[in-house]
Amino acid sequence: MPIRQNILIAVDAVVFGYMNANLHVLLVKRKGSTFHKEWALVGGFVLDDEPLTTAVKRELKEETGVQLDYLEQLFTFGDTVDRDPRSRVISVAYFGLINSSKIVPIGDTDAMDAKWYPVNELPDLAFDHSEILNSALDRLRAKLTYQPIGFDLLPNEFLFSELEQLYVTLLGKDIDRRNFRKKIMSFGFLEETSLFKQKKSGRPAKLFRFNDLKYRELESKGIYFDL
Amino acid sequence: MPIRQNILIAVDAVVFGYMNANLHVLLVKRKGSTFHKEWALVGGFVLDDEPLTTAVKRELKEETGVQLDYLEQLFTFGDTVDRDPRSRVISVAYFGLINSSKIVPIGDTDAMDAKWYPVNELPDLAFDHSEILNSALDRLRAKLTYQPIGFDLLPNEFLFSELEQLYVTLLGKDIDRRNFRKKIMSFGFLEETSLFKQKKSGRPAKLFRFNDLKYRELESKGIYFDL
DNA sequence: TTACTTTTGTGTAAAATATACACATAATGC
DNA sequence: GCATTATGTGTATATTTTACACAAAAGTAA
Repeated sequence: MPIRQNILIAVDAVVFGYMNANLHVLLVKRKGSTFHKEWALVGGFVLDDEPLTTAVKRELKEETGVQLDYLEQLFTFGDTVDRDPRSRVISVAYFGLINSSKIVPIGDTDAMDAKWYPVNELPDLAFDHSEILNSALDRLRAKLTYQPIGFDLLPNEFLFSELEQLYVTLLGKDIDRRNFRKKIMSFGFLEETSLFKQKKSGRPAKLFRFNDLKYRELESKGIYFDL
Repeated sequence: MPIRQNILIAVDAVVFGYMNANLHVLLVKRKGSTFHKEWALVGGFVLDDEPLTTAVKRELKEETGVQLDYLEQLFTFGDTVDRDPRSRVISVAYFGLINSSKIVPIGDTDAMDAKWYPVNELPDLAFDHSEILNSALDRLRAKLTYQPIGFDLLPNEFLFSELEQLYVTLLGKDIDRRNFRKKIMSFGFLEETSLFKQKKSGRPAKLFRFNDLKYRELESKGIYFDL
């Protein structure tokens, strides 16, 4: 029984970056005929012989040149039969993070129609991309409390105050500096470097590093991150 | 730019039922040419104009007659380009639960090639269905502790000892009866009925009911289930 | 060089939550 | 009525979470 289907399969990525103490999303300006010149998530159609994650990375490279530090599958959108006006498209959405020190700010120029948008100043998006983006935001916020995923948004070495600020910004609730530090340090996957960093004024602060190996070791022992 | 793709899209469902104090999965014996007569998850190809969840429910009805009490999207499998020997197939996997009182035990007969298998006595499965099943098991176990999903596996009215047994079986760790009861009751979504149920011997026990409305009310107030 | 501002770094007491634990009650079967 | 089986319940202890304030190290401006 040979099957004929008239459904296309695409991938879309919600890529988050953290800069200027604010969460940003990577968007591209569409060039195709549908939703021409509207902002959209990075994505495109999957090639016949291409694994899904490869497709995501390829589109990301082609459209923006960005390389991810974290990537996970989010959800497959396709219940709304006409999300794409051309024909039925099912989109496997991914959710990615990029290390703050790797972010090269890109703007909306003729050459490169890609831009980092602060999540609180988003433009209207093509297709059902707003819905996808919101799912990704929910997922990010939820994961922050039970997976040490926030470190993928920071540079390799960071201040405790930066980590704290990130949590405050993304979760929108206050943090007690002493309790937060105690809690985070108690897990044992943060290591103190011998480096210091100074702001314009104030006491210089130690830089810390997230030790991924150590984290996985703890995880395998059944010790789980939980804020 | 018209796109040509040679990828098929299917849905597969891992359906769990709880009977004889054991977790079971619904499997069907394949009739098609590939993996003929092997056991597989319920599933099939998505119709062009059909939402994904509709496809799952349709296949489930067609192949087994079973109706679900809980359904959620699990994961989309498609990175392994040749999971299906015929052509590339991307499968959106779902994870479903069925209320214990609705389970009609079905066996492997000529008429109905479907069967409830205890999860600890599973046969080899077609395609990559073992992998899918394991993901679903992981998800079920994880969710049990932060969503009151276990109630969807029990009959509408159940004994506390049955709920306790379910958690013991699925999570594989001991429970202190007194503390467990205190904890569960403290959430306030379980209601005591005036009904009793007796086993062969021993003191008769009260039947309880899960109040879904109450649960959602609590959830909306920011009170979350957590064991 | 002094005093003012900014940011980091740290401990302890009180409150809330989780854990450990044992015996009386209500039924059945012999 | 006695043995067996399963339900139902409270309290004390340990652990975890929360609340909270002041000294240290730098820069800046008078």
